[in-house]
Amino acid sequence: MFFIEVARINKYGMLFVDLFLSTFENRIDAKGRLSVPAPYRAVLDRSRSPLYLYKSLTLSCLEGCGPERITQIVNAIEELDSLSKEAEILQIMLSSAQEMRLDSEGRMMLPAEFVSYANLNSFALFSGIGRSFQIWQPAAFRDRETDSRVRAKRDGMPSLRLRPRSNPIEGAG
Amino acid sequence: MFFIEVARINKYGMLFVDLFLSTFENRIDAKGRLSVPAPYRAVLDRSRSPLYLYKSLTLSCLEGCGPERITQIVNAIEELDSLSKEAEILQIMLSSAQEMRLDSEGRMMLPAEFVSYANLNSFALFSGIGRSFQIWQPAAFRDRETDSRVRAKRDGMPSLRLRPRSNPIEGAG
DNA sequence: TTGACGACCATAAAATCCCATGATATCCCA
DNA sequence: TGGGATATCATGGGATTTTATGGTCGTCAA
Repeated sequence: MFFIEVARINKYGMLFVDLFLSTFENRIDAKGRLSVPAPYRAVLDRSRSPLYLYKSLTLSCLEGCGPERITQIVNAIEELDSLSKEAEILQIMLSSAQEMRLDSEGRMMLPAEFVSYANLNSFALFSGIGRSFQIWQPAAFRDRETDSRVRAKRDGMPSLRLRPRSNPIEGAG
Repeated sequence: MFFIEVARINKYGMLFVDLFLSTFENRIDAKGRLSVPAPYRAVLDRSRSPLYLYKSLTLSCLEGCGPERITQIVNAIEELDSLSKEAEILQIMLSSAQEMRLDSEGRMMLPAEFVSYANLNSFALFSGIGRSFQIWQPAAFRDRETDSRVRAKRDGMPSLRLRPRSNPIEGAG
């Protein structure tokens, strides 16, 4: 049993949590640049981490994370049979992943491949889901949100377990 | 069990992960020259390592890596019975490996043997998979990617196991 | 002499840097 | 507590650098 640190004490002695939360909708400009929301940049800056983006394996969106998740995938591949289909899927994830370089204003260049994969046009919606975040076409995100809320009302809440069981994969689609 | 360092701190105090990621499609020119993607060159340059290419044992592609992986294979052979089938297979790998020299623009000359093995014609696709990368005929890679994504949607994600040592800051140099 | 190869030089497109601006949020002090 | 000063943020655009790619020329060997 082990834990990952997600909280720290800031200069005012206040505890804060280094997680990606909330949603932000930003414009993709004519040059293909997109501002990373300042709160997300702050999370990455505090751990002096670069930002990685990759195409979600199962959803029409992009996933953003720090280096921990990337090294986690690399390590997982090395522990698997290198010819297995599982390893192949993880390799496909890595081959879409890239370290994003931010300009001095905190913007990244979205490659055409990412734009088309997530069906982005002039706006992108950031959705924080804890240790990672997703980037959606705004309309697609809202449809999904509506759908999820309807489902929750109809079927009830999923049970929340406070400790992960054996398989702590969260949002790594 | 052993580990290879993949993270370091750059001159700006930023954590840096020296991995081959993303995909790049470059043209093979009339003289058989092929640009190695700048980010891959950067990974090799930071460790002042030459680039090695060899024919994949099981796939119709080439594999690229730095010297550590070659050394790993050599060590693995020495730990095996030198007459075993496993040792023979690894020796076959080594005998196709070759240190690539890059010109001042970062291009390498692809030997005809490599071109024909990977069915390359006028374009080559680099696919980063962490500590190494592959070079594919673009269409072959895309088929494989589509197949993997379909499989991931149908069968679900492989489970990612977290390692106690997953924080890449420790021991970074 | 021809063909392969390395060392250079040239260039267009793309990525990145740098400065500017308006809007909003935050701070600070009366 | 109100309101002006200041800082932050998302966004825009021009200038500069990097990158992939094409070509030339000379050398060496078959």
